[in-house]
Amino acid sequence: MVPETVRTRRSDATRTAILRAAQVRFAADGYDRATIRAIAAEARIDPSMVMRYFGSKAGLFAAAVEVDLRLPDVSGVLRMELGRVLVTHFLERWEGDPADDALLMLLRSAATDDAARERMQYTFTSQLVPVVASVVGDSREASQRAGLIASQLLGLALTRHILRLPPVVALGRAVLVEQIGPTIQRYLTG
Amino acid sequence: MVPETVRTRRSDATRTAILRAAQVRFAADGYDRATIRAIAAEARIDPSMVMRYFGSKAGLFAAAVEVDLRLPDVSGVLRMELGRVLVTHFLERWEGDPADDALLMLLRSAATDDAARERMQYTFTSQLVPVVASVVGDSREASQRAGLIASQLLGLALTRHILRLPPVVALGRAVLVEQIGPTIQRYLTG
DNA sequence: TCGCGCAGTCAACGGTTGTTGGCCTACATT
DNA sequence: AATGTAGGCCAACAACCGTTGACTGCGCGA
Repeated sequence: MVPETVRTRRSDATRTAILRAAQVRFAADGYDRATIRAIAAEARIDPSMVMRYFGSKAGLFAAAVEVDLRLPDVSGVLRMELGRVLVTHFLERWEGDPADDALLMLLRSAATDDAARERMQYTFTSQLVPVVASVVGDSREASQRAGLIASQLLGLALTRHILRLPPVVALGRAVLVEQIGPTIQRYLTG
Repeated sequence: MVPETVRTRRSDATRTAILRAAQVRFAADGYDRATIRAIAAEARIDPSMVMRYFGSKAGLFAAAVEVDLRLPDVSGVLRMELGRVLVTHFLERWEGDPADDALLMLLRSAATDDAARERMQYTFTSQLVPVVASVVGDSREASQRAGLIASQLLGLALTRHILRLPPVVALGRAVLVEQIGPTIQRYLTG
């Protein structure tokens, strides 16, 4: 018989079902309020299955969080367009498939959970900083600029999708790109 | 005898002790993880006293959250200095007495708790929007500009004090004022 | 001096959580 | 057909949560 590593094991379906359910619940409720029972119910399996596959709630969270910002390749982008491109990119990410935006799930959880907070730091360092570094030369300067950029972009995610401040929610994407784009641009090349 | 409303009742000391302890625990742990038992322990009283004085955990939270941004009177401030003044003000608030920064306590809780989120909306509408409105004329425009300002200022609080992204933490106050001040300035008068 | 009310203590309740182990079923191999 | 094993379910555990109510002691007014 074909080795197991190649065959699609019967349990793989359940595994991905749990993972998908976990992403949905963690994103909607944050780490604390998303219970294993609720995740299992959403995946239509028994709570004990979660433990069998992922060991613990923390293990499940670690497996479910796979934040890939999918930052675009900026090498071909006009230097003066970078700010707008970045803002547009994040707005599209956040307003796409709700089960997809792992960043919001991480953000909600990181407010209280320490493991999520460290994961957030790692995502920032390993994904956003390099992109900024590819634009500015100096590495130390790049992380500083990336920090400022994160403060504005995460602040936008916070006020628009988590706190849902009415005026921020009401603003159209085009307006946001027009207003916040220049801010990012200045933090990047200023 | 002097009426009760004037006399300092013996229970007032306990009441304020609970309130202070609640602010500390809620700020450090957020609504969910801050347990009544932990708050009572910090105030060195029995958990049931919390219920006696504030009815429920939600009641305690509502009483403990008294967010006064203490926004400065901007009528005498030079128009072109407004951005820097606001950033300076918030940085000083957040880095003062840890038991004092109710905004961070609210921010941590609002990520998951719905009552805290609505309180955050109210704070924004009743305190930040009027200040912005006193600078720009139009009311609708004021709330939009206030939304943009909140996205940057709350994003700063988030990345610096909650997520604690290393580069953002490392930046000095003067640098932050110099970099973020102009952003606020443009959102305010742009 | 005698009650009466207030501040505070103590133990317990019911509910929910993460987690565990035993049991059953269905399928693949011999 | 017999059998071993992986996948799945059920019931229960211990811990912790918010919350309740009965009890104790103390100080003030009559």
